[in-house]
Amino acid sequence: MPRPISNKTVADTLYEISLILDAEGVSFKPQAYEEAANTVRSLDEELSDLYKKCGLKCIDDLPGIGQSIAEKIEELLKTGRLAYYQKLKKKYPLDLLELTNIQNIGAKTAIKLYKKLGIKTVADLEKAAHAQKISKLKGFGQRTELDIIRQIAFKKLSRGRFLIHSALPLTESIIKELKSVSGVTHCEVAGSVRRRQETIGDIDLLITTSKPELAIKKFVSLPEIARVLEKGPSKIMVRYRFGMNGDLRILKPEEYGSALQYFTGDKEHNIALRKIAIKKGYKLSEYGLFKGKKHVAGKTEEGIYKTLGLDWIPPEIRTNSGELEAAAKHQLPDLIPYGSLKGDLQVQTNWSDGESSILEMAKAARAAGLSYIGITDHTQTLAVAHGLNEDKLKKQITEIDRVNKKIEGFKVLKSTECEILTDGRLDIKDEVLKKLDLVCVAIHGRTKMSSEEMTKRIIRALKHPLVNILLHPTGRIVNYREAYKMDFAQVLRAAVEYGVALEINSSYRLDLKDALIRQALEAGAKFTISSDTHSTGGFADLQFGIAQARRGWTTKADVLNTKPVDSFLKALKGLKK
DNA sequence: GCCGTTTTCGGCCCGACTGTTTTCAGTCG
Repeated sequence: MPRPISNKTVADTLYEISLILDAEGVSFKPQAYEEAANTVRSLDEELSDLYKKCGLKCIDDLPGIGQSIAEKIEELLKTGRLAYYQKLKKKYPLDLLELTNIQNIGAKTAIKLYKKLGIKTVADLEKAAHAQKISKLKGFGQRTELDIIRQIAFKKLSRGRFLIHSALPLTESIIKELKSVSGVTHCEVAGSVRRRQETIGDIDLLITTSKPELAIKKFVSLPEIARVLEKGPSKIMVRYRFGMNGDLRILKPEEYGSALQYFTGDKEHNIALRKIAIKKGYKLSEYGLFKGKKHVAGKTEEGIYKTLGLDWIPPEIRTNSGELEAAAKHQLPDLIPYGSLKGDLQVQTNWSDGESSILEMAKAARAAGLSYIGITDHTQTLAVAHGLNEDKLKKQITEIDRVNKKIEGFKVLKSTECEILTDGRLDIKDEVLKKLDLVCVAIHGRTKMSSEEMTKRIIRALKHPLVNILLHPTGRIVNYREAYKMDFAQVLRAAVEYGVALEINSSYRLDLKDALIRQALEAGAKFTISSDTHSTGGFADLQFGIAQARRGWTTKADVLNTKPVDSFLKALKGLKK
């Protein structure tokens, strides 16, 4: 017996119908469906119970629900589906409920954005807004685009946690301001920002200063701060404009290290570390490491770990999952340093859904400190992204040759984000793929297959002799979408066997996630870290991919694009043997 | 599509506001 359809499902369905009808310019029906949805939403009794009790008549008797809608509800309750609704959804396969939940986005706007830009979800919307695609549409402007970005940020706030992508730049600008205040000797962020977690709850700032009143005055007057929630002599709590909360703690210099350690966490790591301290006859707290009453360490984090017989542990891997044991044995991995990437292997241009030309992206990459990029425009199956067919890809190859002659000390590699079809074949012919410097593959469509089908699909693509990198391997999107159902261990074995590197995607996907990176590492996989940028500003995101790699215990040697272009290509091709 | 009866079809809220336009469309309340 399937679970009975909930009132919420019925109400959502009716409401979505009203949105679609409204967008289609139908008169009066939308209000009727909306009214019916509201009635259902506010019912105390479950419709399925009501229906069992007295059938269609009781539903028809509800205010705002007449014969037609009552019959639709009956169909839903009986079969779990509604043909009328599904017909509409086929025409408009976008998440209208989610999209119209954003301020100033109504059904008409949502459907217009779907028709023009293929936007189906808030994630798509955000991506398009950041890529400045919306302001280019007729009837939309820059204000609207910025407002969309702001509104989406607010939505994320309501979920409680923000992406590191927005939290870190905010944190860094505040630290910069505070460091410029007279008397400040240290200023650093602790907590999940320092550990570079995917999502951030609040921003914990620590400072030491000889003039606390000046630092406090500066802090509470920062434009980023919306409201001061609490203000004492050593701790200030605020709400930032983007909705995140944060603390500023003013510390004594001799406690700075122990406070930094304590507030950085994570909790499991701290508990385990305190147990080690107890075992060795110490007591560890945010105020220092004590032997009896004697303060033996606490000015620096290094001093605390060292006194306990441990190497200093990078914040990203403080999770109590083997790092303390490794630190005791002096066997911590030498994590890939920030800023150590020489190339970016996923870059979209205006040949598909990116916003800038190949040359503009190359110049921006060079300015960001890189010496090569791979151009990975989408391929033909991804029509919404204006994917390239064989002819266009060949033309792009010629264009890249031209760009390479124009730009010195930099290399643009010919590549592709080639779509993996449902059965695992690629949607570009081998004869064209062969002309590329490297071939990246990815999945965008038909993501909801069974685990068996998906595993088979990906492995078939990995087996293709020309394939070098699997992009965003699991399809997950932070805070938004789970990974596809698949047998990751099998995919991993195939990647290693067929010599395909796995991408660590630096965008809001952060795909692979840390645990899978570590699993892949143990299986002998190699990685590339890429930005997946669609605009010239996107190369800054690479730091988040590095953070992700670090949380997965990855070293420089594990990440192929830490190498200069020639040895990168050699190493990548070398995986095939 | 619902409602309310004037029992079988006509009425259903609409103006403020905003961003984009240059006279309007869409959202919100």
